[in-house]
Amino acid sequence: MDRNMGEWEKNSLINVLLQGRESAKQLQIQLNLRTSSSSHDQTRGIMLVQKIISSYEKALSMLNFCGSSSSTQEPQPPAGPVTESPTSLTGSPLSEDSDRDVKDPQEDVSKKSWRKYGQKDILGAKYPRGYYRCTYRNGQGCLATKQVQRSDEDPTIFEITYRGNHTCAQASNAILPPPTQPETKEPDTAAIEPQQHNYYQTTPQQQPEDALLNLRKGLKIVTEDLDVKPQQQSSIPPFHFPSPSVVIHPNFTGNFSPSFVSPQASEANNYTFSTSPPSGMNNFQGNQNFQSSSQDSEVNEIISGAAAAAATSATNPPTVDLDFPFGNIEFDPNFTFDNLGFFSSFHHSEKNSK
DNA sequence: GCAATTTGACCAGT
DNA sequence: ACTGGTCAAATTGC
Repeated sequence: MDRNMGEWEKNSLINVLLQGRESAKQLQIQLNLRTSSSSHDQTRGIMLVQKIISSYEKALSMLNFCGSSSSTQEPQPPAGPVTESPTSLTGSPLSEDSDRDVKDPQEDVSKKSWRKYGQKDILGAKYPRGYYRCTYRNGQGCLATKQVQRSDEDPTIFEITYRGNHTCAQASNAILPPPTQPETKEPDTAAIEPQQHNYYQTTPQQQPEDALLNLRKGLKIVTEDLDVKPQQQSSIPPFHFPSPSVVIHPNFTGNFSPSFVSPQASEANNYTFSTSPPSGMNNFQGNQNFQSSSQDSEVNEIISGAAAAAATSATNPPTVDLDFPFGNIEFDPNFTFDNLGFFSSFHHSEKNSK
């Protein structure tokens, strides 16, 4: 990751991780102080916090960050987008504006790339589903959309489903190669409907096993089960990066290329890794150019992720970006990275109508 | 004033 | 008829 990762991105990511780790440590201290009620739950909580801290440590080590205990270390700017929490666990305000002062212009692009256009109560779901589309849909015909659904089982988890690819110039600058569908389309429903039914499907055998193995290093198994179609299920358990993390679900059938997957598999939907400067989170273990550069409209994707966020907001999806090749996972400005529930999960499934 | 969000209505698929 | 997805007017925030 870091080999091809910009120094700025790396620092940003490290800062984010440091903040998370620091907050986890503070929570650990809080839990330890409550010795009067050493209940089972508390003990379990301490263990979980320890695991979370361990995950941060692993993530930092993966970034070759060998800094000593950060208990006294203040995160250094530039801060990444996920540090835009208004307050930290300690209550110290983290100025959103101050962070933005040092942000790369492309970050602004990514942060503004999603516009909410609807919200719907979903049958059987406790929380409404939010519908977002690319801000540049009208002007540039970018058909990328995403849905954000809060998990019933774990309200701290948001399932994010991405549909379509960013074809806008902004996304191209930050994420994608030159758009393949530069023509401007009317912002009508028909323009986007076909994508919703032209999924590309890969078999579990086509999954980037090597990538999974690599990613599993230092990863935690999560058990949340996303809403996936039966044929997309696989026996591979989901897992995610050390928090803050990305969870790859077993039905992640996207192709990581070039380093994550075999050339044969990568041909399927022509994914490459790339980075978006502000986040760096899409640089899965140093892989770059993770881009969804579908050359034809028949190749589409559904990428859903569950991004854990603070349990404060009941229905609002997160809005702080974690750029992914196919879109952004965003976290609410109210979300504090200090919340230990920060685990993002990531699910990618594709179908092909052909 | 402009852009983003909210929210009820509308539409298509089942 | 029901549901999910989208539209678009109204509202909100900067």
